[in-house]
Amino acid sequence: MKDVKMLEKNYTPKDFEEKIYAEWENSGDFKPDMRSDKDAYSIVIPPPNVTGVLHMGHALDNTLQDILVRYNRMLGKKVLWQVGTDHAGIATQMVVERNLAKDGISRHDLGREKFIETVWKWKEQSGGTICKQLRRLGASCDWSRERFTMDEGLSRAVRKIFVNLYKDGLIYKAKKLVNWDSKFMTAVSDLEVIQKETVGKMYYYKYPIEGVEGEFIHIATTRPETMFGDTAVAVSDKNEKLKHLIGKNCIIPIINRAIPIIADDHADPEKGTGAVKITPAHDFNDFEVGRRHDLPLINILNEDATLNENTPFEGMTTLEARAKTIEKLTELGVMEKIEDHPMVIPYGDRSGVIIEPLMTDQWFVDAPVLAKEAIRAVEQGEMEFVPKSYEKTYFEWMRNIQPWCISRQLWWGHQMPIWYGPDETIFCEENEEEAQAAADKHYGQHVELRRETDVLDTWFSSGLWAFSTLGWPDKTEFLDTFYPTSVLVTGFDIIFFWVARMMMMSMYMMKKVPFKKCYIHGLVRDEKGQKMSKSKGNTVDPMETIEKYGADALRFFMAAMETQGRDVNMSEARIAGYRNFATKLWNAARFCEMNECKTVKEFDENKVELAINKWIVAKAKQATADVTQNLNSYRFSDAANAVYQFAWGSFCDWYIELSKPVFYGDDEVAKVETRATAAWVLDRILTILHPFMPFITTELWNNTCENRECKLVHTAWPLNEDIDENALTQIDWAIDLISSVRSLRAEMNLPAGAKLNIILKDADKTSQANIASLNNIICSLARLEKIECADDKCEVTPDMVQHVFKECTILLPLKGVVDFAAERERLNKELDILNKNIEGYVRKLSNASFIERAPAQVVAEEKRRQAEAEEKKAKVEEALARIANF
RNA sequence: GGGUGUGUAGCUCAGGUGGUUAGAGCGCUACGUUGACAUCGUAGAGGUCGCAAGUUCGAGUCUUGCCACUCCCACCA
Repeated sequence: MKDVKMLEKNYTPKDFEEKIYAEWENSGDFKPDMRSDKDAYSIVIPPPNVTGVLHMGHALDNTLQDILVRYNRMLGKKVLWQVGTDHAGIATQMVVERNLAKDGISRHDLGREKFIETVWKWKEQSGGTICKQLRRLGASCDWSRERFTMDEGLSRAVRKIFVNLYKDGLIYKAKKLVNWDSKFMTAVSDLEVIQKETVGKMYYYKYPIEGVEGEFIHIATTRPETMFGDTAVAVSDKNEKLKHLIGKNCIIPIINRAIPIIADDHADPEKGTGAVKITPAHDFNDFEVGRRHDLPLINILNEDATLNENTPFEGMTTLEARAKTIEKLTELGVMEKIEDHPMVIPYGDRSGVIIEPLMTDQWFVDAPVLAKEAIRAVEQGEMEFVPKSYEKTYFEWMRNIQPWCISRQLWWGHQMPIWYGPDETIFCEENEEEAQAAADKHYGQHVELRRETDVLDTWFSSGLWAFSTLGWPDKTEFLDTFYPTSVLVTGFDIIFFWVARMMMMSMYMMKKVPFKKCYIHGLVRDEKGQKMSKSKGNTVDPMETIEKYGADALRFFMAAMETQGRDVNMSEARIAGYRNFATKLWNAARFCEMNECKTVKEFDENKVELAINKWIVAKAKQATADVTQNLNSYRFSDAANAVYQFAWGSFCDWYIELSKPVFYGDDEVAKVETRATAAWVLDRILTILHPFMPFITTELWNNTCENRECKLVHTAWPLNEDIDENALTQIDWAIDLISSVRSLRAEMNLPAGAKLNIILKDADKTSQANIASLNNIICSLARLEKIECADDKCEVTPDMVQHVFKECTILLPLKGVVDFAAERERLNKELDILNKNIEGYVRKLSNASFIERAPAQVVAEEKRRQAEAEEKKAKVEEALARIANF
């Protein structure tokens, strides 16, 4: 341990936070002690995007994890916080492509191999940012075990589980309608599509009926340009007006192709015109209709969402083609009307472009099958959500889950372990050698294989995170010790993306839940409760907040605001408030330092004699038990508030004040005990506050005692202490009495320096004893000259103010305290001024033109002032009456 | 359309199983520089707990209905 230095006058977190973190990391304080036989506790971090920067959501998420991790470490458990980053397929590829675009290079110019090299280079360069920022926040992860979803071990896990799933028939290839992102030219999963409300247009036009001159079927659509892909028009057979057309053909204008009019209930007679054009290759509903009626599929789009050779408008974008189509329809005289139409349009969550349903070959995970075990595990309590209500969301989604499209036509990601033979036979093996061997065996001769170029959805590898980071598929000590992990802490927006997938993957591969609990927190919003977004410009950078207020203040804010799953609204004032709390603690430590309160090793807090010391010890134990209980039940705000209340309310506001008469008195024995107690309490505060504010607590821990036996990070968390309830009552009573006297003084408007003599009437034996033993303290804190007890025979003279206090009465003689003549004069003067003011208000408010012309606010303000003045006047008159006779 | 939350002080929010006087932070008012701290201290003002009915000895808390808002999922030719 290093030398103790005098504490600086001012609390400046910047000066020590980074230095302290470096010390922790360098001395391996965050590594689990694998030789220990204690319980294991583990958390895997939700891996941030490798190219990302820390935002407030991360700050919240990681603060909560760090609190749990530090708390459990202090409980003596063998603790692992597994850290790492995600390769974030689309997001990362996008960033790198954007960078290349600055130099006018596209990824196609480079080619796949070169491009991936560039991404790796970019990762080396910028990948460390978010990890540095996590350190700055104080996250006590084991950095020596940092992983990346694309590193060799994790890639091996991906290949292994893929092959298993494939061979179990749970991964399959299919030609299906999928969400197509035309910017990245890849399929995306349902979850990556966001529906946005927009005002679009509804186009009404008509298709001529084949062979019947002058008869038409009327169509309504929001996407006229898809008509070139129509292969039918559907009408409900319950539609009396239109059902006579069923079985006939109609002609698609412009291209003059005949298509059948079919009967299908998908066409709701109440909606639109009652007739629906069916475009099976470009609409999910139409696809189903097409399947029911065995309709042909006509694809009209290229991969970049321009129209293809199956249309007259090849090469145009959908919007261009739409305009052109309408123009032609109008020329042909079949266009009827165009109306505004509110509708929802699907956009890619990353690309921001409109998502087109497109027929393509893709790979799917049979999620409905995998979901079964994942649902069962939660139903049977093997994994529990906190708060519990989130399991409803989970069940709802899992029970309606669709096959998960896992193939992406990107370059950055895990390339699928799939090889094709010359006749397109699929070989799925963990590596090329095995695939080759399998193929050679299959064909009976050596053949050339072609590898699938698609990569996997990023969430596929994230889904393995809980066990792949611990060494799976190898059998490792860490896997044995730390799997299943203790708790997963994440936001509700990630339940589907990640929590659900982890559950499915773990139940399938490990036959165990990936985590025993899942703590779900809300979103961090701005001061007004609005979602933070770069486009709105209302984001707050946690690094700037840390720079300004310190990481401890930000962390404490996050903990104090975290109430079981509700959103957190940013509040700079509140963060400042918690910085002030840190300052307060700093100054309390300085007070201890000045009064030579040093940690005494052989000190036994259960053997203190002084009432105030017994009291604060009991309070400290109570606060500790409170924090413990709340942390055990993930009630972060309650836990944070319990430390806050104790440190500020009990220790700073009362105990330090109560100790002053001792320190400034001359009872040396009392001084010795109080010094040791104060030091013990300060240590206790540092201990229970450490998970929340690790930096200031460590700095104080290191500088308030020479030769600490243990680092604060590993100091034992006190459990199951006996609380001396009796020790609480006496001082609590004195505190109430002191507060009462202070209120009385303020109410009576007595001079600040006035020394009072107080009589306590009808005091019982306990109160009398309290007055006797705590006389010194009470007089000092309530600023009394003297306090004494009297029985019911005590005479109450007219100059005495009476105030009920519990079962007794406080008598406060004013004679000799207040110069009544001077006070009367002062009050009369005040009354004069108030009267004049009120007169003014009355005059103004009875002035008709003022009422009429002045803004309502001004009038209201004037009325408020009048009411205020009158209220004050009443008080002054009351005070005058009270002293009238003296 | 299906589901889920929320409505408590001027603002932002706490109030696990119904129980004295409903709390916190910030803001506000008055006073205060007293030997850790003005990034502070002391005292204070401010609430018919969304509305209505019900259960109960007792409801912010439980039940029902209504009003307002949030979020998620699906769909809208």
